[in-house]
Amino acid sequence: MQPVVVPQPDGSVRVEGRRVALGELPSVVAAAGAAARWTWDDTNRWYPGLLTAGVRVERAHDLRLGHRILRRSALVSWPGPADAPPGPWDTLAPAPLTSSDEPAMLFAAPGPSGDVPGPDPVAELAVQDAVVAGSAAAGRLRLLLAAESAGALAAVEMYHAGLPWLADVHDAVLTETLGPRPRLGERPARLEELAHRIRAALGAPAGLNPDSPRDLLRAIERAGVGARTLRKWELERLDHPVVEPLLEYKSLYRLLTANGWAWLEAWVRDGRFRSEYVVGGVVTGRWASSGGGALQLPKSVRRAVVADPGWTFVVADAAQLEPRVLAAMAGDEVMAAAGRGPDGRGADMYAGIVASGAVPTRELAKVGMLGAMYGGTTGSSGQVLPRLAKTFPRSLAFVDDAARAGERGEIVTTHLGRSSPLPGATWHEAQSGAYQDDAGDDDVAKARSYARSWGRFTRNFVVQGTAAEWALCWLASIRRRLWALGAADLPDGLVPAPFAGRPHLVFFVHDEIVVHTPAEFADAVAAEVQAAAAEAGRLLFGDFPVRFPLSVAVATSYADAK
DNA sequence: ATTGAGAGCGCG
DNA sequence: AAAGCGCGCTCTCAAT
Repeated sequence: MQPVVVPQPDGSVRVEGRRVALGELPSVVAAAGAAARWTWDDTNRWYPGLLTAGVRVERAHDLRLGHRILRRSALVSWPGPADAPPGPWDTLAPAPLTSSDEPAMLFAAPGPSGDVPGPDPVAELAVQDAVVAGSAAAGRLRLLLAAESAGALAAVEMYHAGLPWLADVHDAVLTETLGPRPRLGERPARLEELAHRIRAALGAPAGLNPDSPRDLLRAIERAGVGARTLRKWELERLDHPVVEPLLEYKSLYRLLTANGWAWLEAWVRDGRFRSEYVVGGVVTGRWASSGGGALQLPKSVRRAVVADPGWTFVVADAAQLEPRVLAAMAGDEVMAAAGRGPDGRGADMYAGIVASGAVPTRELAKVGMLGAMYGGTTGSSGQVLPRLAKTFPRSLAFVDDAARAGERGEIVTTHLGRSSPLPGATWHEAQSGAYQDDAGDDDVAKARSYARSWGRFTRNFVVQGTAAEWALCWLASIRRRLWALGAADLPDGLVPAPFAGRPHLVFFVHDEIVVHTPAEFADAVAAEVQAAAAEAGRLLFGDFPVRFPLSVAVATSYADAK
């Protein structure tokens, strides 16, 4: 059963030929049961209201997300002229998630206004189904679209539940590191102290403001420190008394400005941090986030992420996800074997690479593989690449092929069918510039530099994008398995329906998840998260013998989970 | 006053 | 040990 939600001009919706008032939608959805695949223009538009009404959706087809994937995928042919102007499904922006308990606001996302008809979801679904069915890779694309839509459900659910956050613990972290909260416009004590030490070390006047990059750099030049920029890694290499207080100043200043008291007030309410996940917001298919910098939560403030009383966290991350994904998509049995390790469990792939004899140390295995996937050429990374290429020729050839395609300005595609964009006008101008009659050495060098840069992008795209697909399948499997575990009998708490008493996802960062769970379910949750990782591997790569081991921890604070 | 570019740093 | 991929955010500083 695949009901489609069709918005009507009067603000109601039409579902399977029946007019449904918005207020009735939750009960209609609930009555349809878990077998229904709810199809709509935008999960962000419909799902928050359903969750607020306590209704969970098991499966969905998000037409906006599906369209974005299919329109660009090299594995399909979209009907109509290739240069057709962008239609409504190409320009649809995700509806913003706004938390509101007002029933009138349940489905407040902006629909088509007045008598302007919105894009027709029924027709769009038919086009997407036909396009997928006509592809030689229909199975992979179906999996990708299902996973993307399941991700959209999970993203809204995580926003709905929120990440448990104790403001007083966060405040304690800030006070310990920065000093007590200062009055508006003043520097915290610890920063003020460091500012003094910086000025003293530079012989600079009391007026020198370390927050002004221009003034600071000028003072550093005058004092003969030897730094040409203020970057951390450049300063680290220098031997000068200003380095230590300056690096500490920068680190504390960063904490203050990015995750200080102002952040706490802006983003944490009623014991929860809510950030909007932007599904497919990164060109590779990774998620982005909007508001509060959820995907950049510094380790130092994770102490404030504390489970509710009677609850705990299960924190899991996939170990060396990207190199394992590369081995699988390249069909590299040798690297897959290194990933299984000598003991067959292979919790540390880099140790397995060392054991394979390719490189002498774990550190070299790591920087070497990162270099292979990012396109690094210099330093120790560049030095070990030939040895890795000798031991794992298939994997290295796979990323090299992707890089060369990018250098030629071609599209590359992930394992499930998400394709890269084409380079833009500037890129093409640079390339043609190298072929002009009057092209100079610098024109040629510029074209080459642009080409290489795009090659590094496409090289990484296939790996990062396929890793994101694995993570989506993992996430989809986890949310389904968690729901099946049922509910604990707990007193009413902060966890809202439909997740009251139930384990649920609260955080996701690329290859890591956090589940908030009644403490008694922790072991069961850990087992399901493991099973989900194995399932994701099978979904993407079938019987290919690649393992995706996790590190899993149970802890009441996120900071204790490492 | 507002906007945009660039620098820098947090995360994966 | 070093600067190769992808982001969001906040700051300064100059232009509008």
